Amino acid sequence: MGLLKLSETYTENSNDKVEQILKGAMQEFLVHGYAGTSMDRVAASGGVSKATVYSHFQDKKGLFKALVERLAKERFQSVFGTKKLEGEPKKVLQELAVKALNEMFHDDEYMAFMRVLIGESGRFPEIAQFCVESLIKPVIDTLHDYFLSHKELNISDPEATARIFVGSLVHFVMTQKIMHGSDVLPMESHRLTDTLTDLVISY
Amino acid sequence: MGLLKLSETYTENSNDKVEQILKGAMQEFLVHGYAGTSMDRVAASGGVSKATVYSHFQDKKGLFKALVERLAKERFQSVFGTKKLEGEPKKVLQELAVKALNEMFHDDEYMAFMRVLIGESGRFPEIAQFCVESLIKPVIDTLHDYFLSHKELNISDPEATARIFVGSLVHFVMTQKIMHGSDVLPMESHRLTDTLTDLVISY
DNA sequence: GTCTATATGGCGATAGAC
DNA sequence: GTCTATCGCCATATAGAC
Repeated sequence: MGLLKLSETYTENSNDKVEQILKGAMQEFLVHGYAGTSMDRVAASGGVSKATVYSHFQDKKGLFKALVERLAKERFQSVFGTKKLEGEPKKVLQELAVKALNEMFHDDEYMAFMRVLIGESGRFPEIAQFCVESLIKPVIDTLHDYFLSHKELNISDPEATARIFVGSLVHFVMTQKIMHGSDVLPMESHRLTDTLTDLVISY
Repeated sequence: MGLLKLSETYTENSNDKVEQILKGAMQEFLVHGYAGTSMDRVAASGGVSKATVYSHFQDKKGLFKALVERLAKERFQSVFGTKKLEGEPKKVLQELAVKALNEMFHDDEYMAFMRVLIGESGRFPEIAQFCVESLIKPVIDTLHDYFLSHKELNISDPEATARIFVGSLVHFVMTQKIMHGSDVLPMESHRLTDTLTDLVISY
């Protein structure tokens, strides 16, 4: 137990530095993108030296991959919510859509994350694929399951319908906020969520 | 007329260089992104010297903006098609969806363009907004008009429905190809286009 | 483990010949 | 108008002291 505690203290200190580095890396990579970020600024932003960064991560690519995987697993898992859906369809779908839009709209880091992820998806295909699997797939699956358990909705292709639901919401955030289109292509969120819900439940 | 022709020949040669530069810039920027692209490689890829690039464009930002605006106006205008829609709804919507998906799926440059555009949308907000206006808005408007002229579809909010239609298609390309999700989240295109069409015309 | 200092190369942008 | 050559700076990554 004493030995274990010693070992814990050991890795705790080391993990503190790792946390600082990842925190600094997040600030820099999310704002400036992969190529636009320098390891000098990552180190400075994390309050450590550059050599310390390289002692914990193999190189710039390794740090970037570690950061994105961590963000996908821990930080942005909850944007849509992934718990099993239950209740009356109109209410459930409406609330899901409204909540998802609100979460995305008010989370600047989430939008910055999407920008970087998509922007780098050509050079880091494995990371992009991992994020589809860990961020988008669970949401599609959750909605798919819900549609399957509500046959009264008369949905011919529950999985495709789930994609339409999620895709419409994500693309709305894309045009309005990420691409700064709210002035040039304005629309109130409730019109999208209302129409989307009506489309799906109009049996 | 002789003078005019002389002047034309003059600007023709100059425009040839500009075309070469823009062609090189497209290859580099679309593959490596803004920060990942060097002016040396742009010049080399265009077959001109770096000084020639700077004689025609103010700086790297200016070249990038000019390139993206040009691509938005001339190269990627036609992906969805923007001519007035006419005909029986089921057929029109089905064909529109299938054609749009095919165009996007088979145009690697279009996908690279989307990656760069979204990736740089935080640092070049005006460019992103311009592309929403010149690329997405016309498609939404065209579909909006079509829904307005087909009251028998009983669409409560034609504009929101147009967004759902377009957003679902774009997001599908996003997950399947841009984010390399086709292996981890597979789905045949016709399931999306069929379901999307059915959702909209199920009056 | 963490630091300072540095090696090495590529970057954006320009000067000056032609 | 276009080129070659170059300036000054900042990038990634590492060596060596503590």
